[in-house]
Amino acid sequence: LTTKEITSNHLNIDTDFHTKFEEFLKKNGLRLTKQRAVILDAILTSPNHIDADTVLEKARTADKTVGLATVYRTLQVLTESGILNECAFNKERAIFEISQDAKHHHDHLICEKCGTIVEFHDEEIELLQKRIALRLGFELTNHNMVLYGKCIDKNKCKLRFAEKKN
Amino acid sequence: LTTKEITSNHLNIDTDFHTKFEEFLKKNGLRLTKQRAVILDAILTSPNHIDADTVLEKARTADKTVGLATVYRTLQVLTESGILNECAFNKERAIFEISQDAKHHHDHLICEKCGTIVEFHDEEIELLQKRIALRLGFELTNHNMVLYGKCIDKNKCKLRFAEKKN
DNA sequence: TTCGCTGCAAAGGATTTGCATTCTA
DNA sequence: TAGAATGCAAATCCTTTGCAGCGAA
Repeated sequence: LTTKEITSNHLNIDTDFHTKFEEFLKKNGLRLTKQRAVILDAILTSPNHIDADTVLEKARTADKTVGLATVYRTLQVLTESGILNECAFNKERAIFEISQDAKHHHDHLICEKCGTIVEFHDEEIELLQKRIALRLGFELTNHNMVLYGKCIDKNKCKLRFAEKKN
Repeated sequence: LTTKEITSNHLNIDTDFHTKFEEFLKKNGLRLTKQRAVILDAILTSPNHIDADTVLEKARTADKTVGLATVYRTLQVLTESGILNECAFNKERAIFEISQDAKHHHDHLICEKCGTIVEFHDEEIELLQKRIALRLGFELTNHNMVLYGKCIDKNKCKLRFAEKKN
């Protein structure tokens, strides 16, 4: 068994992200503003798959004046700094997640009924992807894989669905 | 070796698609209009990964009056009929391809340098995906996988890049 | 003769941008 | 104090929709 479910647990590493962000800003001649700090906080204390509107809403609980444009601009800076990562599973709006470094790369599994997103890593499939690319004459640099399915445990699925509603 | 590169070869099966489309329309009380026929033709005689604007441009060489709204509406009907398939690798605009039936399901490999899109099918990875989902408590219904890489044969890559330009 | 379809233009929704003002360093 | 960042509103871009006229069955 090589599949490993990954659950994000940011709370104990918040400081690291703030430090990493500040270093990135300094290195690039950018400034640490109250809004940027508030937005990063909003993201770090939210579920790991989040869109601009949700970030705005949460950020505004700490600073009522934050604007949507600033959220979008900050999401961009955070992505450039390697702290965030834009997920490829929603065409309608951009979804971001805390970026794991290369060693913690993961893929996504989404339940079509309840919307639960599970992150996982599977070494066997990573190797297979590399091998397939080689066979076709390509050197693999990256990939994006999303599995869609249905929770087998119907009760758990219903519960998760109910949770989303509140 | 289970990986199989899939190259689309529509030309000899155009009639089948037209027939399939007509049957779908009839079955659903929809009408076969000149525009719908022209749009399907435009798609069948184009490279297999195409967006609405490209379809419009091509369709207009056969009928100057076709409108963009009709192209979008027809792309939707063609997708519902199972003839087209919306690809998930472009967030900016919708990309469509001729849909293979379940037996011909495939994934994509895209060269980051020249933009070449290779379609392939690999039974081993399909099985692995199913198994991973099960392990995590899900019944797999669908998936989307895109590999990104670089052509190992630099000359071929350059050539392909040049082709795109004209 | 029905309604489904069409083209056009207007509307939508997410994201970006211009600009005068504010604020970090 | 310089110039980066902000909020707001306007602008973009792709896609969808409303509507009056058109045309397939």
